[in-house]
Amino acid sequence: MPFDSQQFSEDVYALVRLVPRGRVCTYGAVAKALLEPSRSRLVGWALNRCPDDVPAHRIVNRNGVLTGRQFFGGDTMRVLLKEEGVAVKEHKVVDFKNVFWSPIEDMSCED
DNA sequence: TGAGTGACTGTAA
DNA sequence: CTTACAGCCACTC
Repeated sequence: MPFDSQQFSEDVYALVRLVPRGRVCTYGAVAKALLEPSRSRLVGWALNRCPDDVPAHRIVNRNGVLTGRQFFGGDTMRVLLKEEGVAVKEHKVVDFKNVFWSPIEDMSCED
């Protein structure tokens, strides 16, 4: 079946909603969890148009940088993470490796 | 129709 | 962790 970017976006939203509070995830981890590791860019593209019920502020790039903060406006993204217990320095997650959450880990019993 | 753009990543050093 | 290079693909003009 052909690749459906619309469906891909829906899958991205569904998976991002699974990210636990106080944790963050990366575009690549999401893409990999959706079995599309090379389409990490589309994850960011999808989150740009995500509905309000998607915790997109929990998604950062591989360096732990809040690259999407400019789309939230002001320091909204940093504040949201802080409220969840994620320390952020300027525009980077503090001890990123420690707060990183892999969706694949949570899928161990899926399917 | 084609060049430019972007909330990116893996690998190597 | 950072920096540099190459690959990636939907969207815009």
